[in-house]
Amino acid sequence: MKPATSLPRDFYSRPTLQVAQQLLGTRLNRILDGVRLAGIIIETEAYIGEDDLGCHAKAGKTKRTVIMYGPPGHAYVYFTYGMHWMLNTVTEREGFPAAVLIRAMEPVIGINIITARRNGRDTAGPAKLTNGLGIDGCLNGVDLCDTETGLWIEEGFPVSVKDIITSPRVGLENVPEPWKSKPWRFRCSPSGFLTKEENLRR
DNA sequence: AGCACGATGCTCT
DNA sequence: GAGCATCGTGCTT
Repeated sequence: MKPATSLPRDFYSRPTLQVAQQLLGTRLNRILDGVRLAGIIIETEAYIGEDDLGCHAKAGKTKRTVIMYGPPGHAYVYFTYGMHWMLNTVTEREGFPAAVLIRAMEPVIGINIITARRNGRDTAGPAKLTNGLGIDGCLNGVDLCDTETGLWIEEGFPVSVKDIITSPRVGLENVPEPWKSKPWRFRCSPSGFLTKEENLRR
């Protein structure tokens, strides 16, 4: 097996909307109990700066948001609804709080383990994905550019711009306009990455 | 197939 | 004390 190569920090130190779209088709990797699990990222959302009232950073630098103010390429993992963990990648320059929420993936390595962790259910959903890969607060702040952390992202399948579906972010019911309707959610077809054979098998 | 609701605890006001 | 970048269940159509 060829050595794991994580996406470089330069990948993340760009405008968040660009990073959010380019993360589609990449492979999210996780070493859990010594076993490698991975999935292709198929949905993301951008959260950009203190002015974005849908972004946690609207409250400024707090204990929770401090990671978003740090260098790009790190994981911002937070807890919500009393039971769910969310995985984000920090973007842009250090000092500017922004991140991309990873919202859905298609399992490709360790599928049986991931599926078992999900009790047979899917991994299309931000909390479903972290549950399937065993991602929690212990990983908040880890460097995604370092494969030694057991959590990293590498190149996957190319996704052309025309295959990206753009829509408003979800779950922001009480966020004021224009932020509530910003088209900062990006999706691509889950089956587009798989071979014909793999598609037939499902 | 779609919608309403309860779970459950941390973060910020 | 209110609200939350959600999920699974159970009930209705």
